Amino acid sequence: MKSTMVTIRDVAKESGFSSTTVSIVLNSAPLARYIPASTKKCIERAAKKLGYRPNLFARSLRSQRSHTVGVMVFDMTDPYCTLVLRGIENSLYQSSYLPILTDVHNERSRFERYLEMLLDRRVEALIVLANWLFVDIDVLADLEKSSIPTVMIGRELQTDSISSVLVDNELGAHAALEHLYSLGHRKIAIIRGPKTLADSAPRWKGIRSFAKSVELEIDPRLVLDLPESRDPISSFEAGYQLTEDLLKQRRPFTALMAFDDMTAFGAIRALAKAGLRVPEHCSVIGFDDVAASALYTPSLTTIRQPMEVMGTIAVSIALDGVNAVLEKRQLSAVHRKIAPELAVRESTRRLL
Amino acid sequence: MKSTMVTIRDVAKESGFSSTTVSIVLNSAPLARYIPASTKKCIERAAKKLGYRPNLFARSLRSQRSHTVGVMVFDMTDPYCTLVLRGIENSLYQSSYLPILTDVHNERSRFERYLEMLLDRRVEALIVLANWLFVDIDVLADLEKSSIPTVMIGRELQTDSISSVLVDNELGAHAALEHLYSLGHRKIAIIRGPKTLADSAPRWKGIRSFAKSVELEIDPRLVLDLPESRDPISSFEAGYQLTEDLLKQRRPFTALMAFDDMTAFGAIRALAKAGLRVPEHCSVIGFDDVAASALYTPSLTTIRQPMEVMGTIAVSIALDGVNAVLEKRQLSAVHRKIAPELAVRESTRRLL
DNA sequence: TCCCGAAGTTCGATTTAAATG
DNA sequence: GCATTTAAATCGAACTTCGGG
Repeated sequence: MKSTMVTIRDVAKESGFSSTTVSIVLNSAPLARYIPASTKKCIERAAKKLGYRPNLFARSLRSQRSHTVGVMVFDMTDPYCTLVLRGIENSLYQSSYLPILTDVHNERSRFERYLEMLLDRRVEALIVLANWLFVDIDVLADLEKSSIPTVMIGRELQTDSISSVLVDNELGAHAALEHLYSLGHRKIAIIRGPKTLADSAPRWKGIRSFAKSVELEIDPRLVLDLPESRDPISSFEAGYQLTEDLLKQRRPFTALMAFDDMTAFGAIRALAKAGLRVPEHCSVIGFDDVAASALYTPSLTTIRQPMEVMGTIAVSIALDGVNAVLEKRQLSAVHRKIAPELAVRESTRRLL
Repeated sequence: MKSTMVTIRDVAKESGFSSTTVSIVLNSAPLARYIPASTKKCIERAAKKLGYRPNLFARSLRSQRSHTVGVMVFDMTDPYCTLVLRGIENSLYQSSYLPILTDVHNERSRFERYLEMLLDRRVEALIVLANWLFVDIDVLADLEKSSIPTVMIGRELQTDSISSVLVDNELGAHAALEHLYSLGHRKIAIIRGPKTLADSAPRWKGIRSFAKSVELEIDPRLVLDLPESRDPISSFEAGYQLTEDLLKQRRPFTALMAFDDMTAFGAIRALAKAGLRVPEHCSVIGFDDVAASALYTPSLTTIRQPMEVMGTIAVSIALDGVNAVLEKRQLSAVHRKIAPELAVRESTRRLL
């Protein structure tokens, strides 16, 4: 039945050497340089013949290493996650680490339980994708006491024990408004993010900073805020609703800047329902560049977050942290802010 | 430094009992019923005081259990994955299992390497999401020799050692065509799936079966095939391209049935470019109901795969398999075919 | 005999210390 | 001292066995 249970002792018996020697050879440990090539070859042949695979539980028990990284996502259904996860997965693969994926569903209890489970499994690092985050900050403080290298994507903590990878929201929003402005738009409606979402404030700052630089007046009656909601898809519905409200006001606008792509999709839907075509009657710009944006009709002009790259960077910071711990080096948190880029597509056009 | 290394012996010392007793009490093993409540309380208090957490490596080494399930996805960026993964994650969470997520990128070498890594970690079951699968079947035969409970989602193997969860493609395609027909459409263009994709044939069968039942004639010149491609997003571009070709033919059609939602998005784009509005000038129906379908303008009428449910079912089959192994019961593979449902939205309308 | 708890073994690999020639 | 090999201890929990009351 369990013919697949070849231990190091079996290899030892087969090769005629002790398990110590086998271990040294197969791991090419430092001592292996004293061992003659003939012995090595013999042991390797025996191992291959028996199909020996080391038991990782035993190895981990000794070494206290799991070669595993915990990945926590706050809401898996957020399309923002997909590419970030791809980036994480790919980088971990290069380093022979495996990810344990957990989805917090934006629930405090789940966060706590999962954190415990991951720590119990001795994950060597933790990557937290705080994409659509509506839990109290103090929950995140739990992360600090975890004492393993931790990287947050999409959110920065005050503490200097947790690294972060962020998109430069201010820069992105600045570029988005600049794009609309350069196309001749002056009456621009803006749908801002929920106040409690960390991204909202810097994006608004970027908007005001650009507006100021060209003395563009932002009509406060054309500025609306998304409500809070735990569901990332909800910004679609809210975008739809707010745009309808906007249209009811009958204050003219020729372009709309949405908080994110979901919101933009909602806005386009509302405009279409009112008989307004995008971009002919109104230009619309989003933020994020989720996969659907390129597939939309019209395809969505947006600010692209380099999500896959962000995942890659997070892994690299995390594994640096792991190495630092192994070498007992002190390593302080790293904070990277990544520049987004404007992706011009069909949903925006020059004002005629 | 490593104050977080409380062993069962520490608890034994603190409580004044032996590690045996501590183990029995904390695991409420059968023998625990002989142990007086006072002893239990004392031990539990000591454990809590020291913040004892059992070392899972040691436990796994003894029990040969990992409480881990391997999840292999063939292409993570396929929007089809998201909800299935959510379903898997959620069910595993209920059972205190943790998923290790691997993304094969449709590459044979990755598949093999990941399979090895997962088996090395003694995952107790394997769930394979064969969503957009273009590797040789014989690669999948590797799964059989793995000898752990395995469930495939989206593809059925001839073997009876691997369970499967499938959507009823034939039923779905049947319902899709029926929907268009009932709206009065008779000239219906059809974009079929790539020939090597397992879903393609049954969907086509469902189409013909409905057509036959109402004596609807399918014009072969309005039937096109998606090309093969490893990239799931490519069906968007192919859908676009094929629809353009279709329009160039100048053979009239009033409705289009796409292989999947991505293809439908591509088709809508092509129609829009030709000045044809959906659904006013042409109805379009997709298949899958990926998240973006509800957000599209117009929202897409499609055949909904109950993806989250499919993930849940896969987990339940997998864990049944795990229990069977534990109890040394023999358990043969389970094959579930799930009925999809028609989701009527804005992209189809009655022919006037 | 029944209840309770301790001592010792096991899981499989790594590592230290030590033994050969 | 050097090259080569190995016995024995270790990691932490769980289970088997056994002895005392």
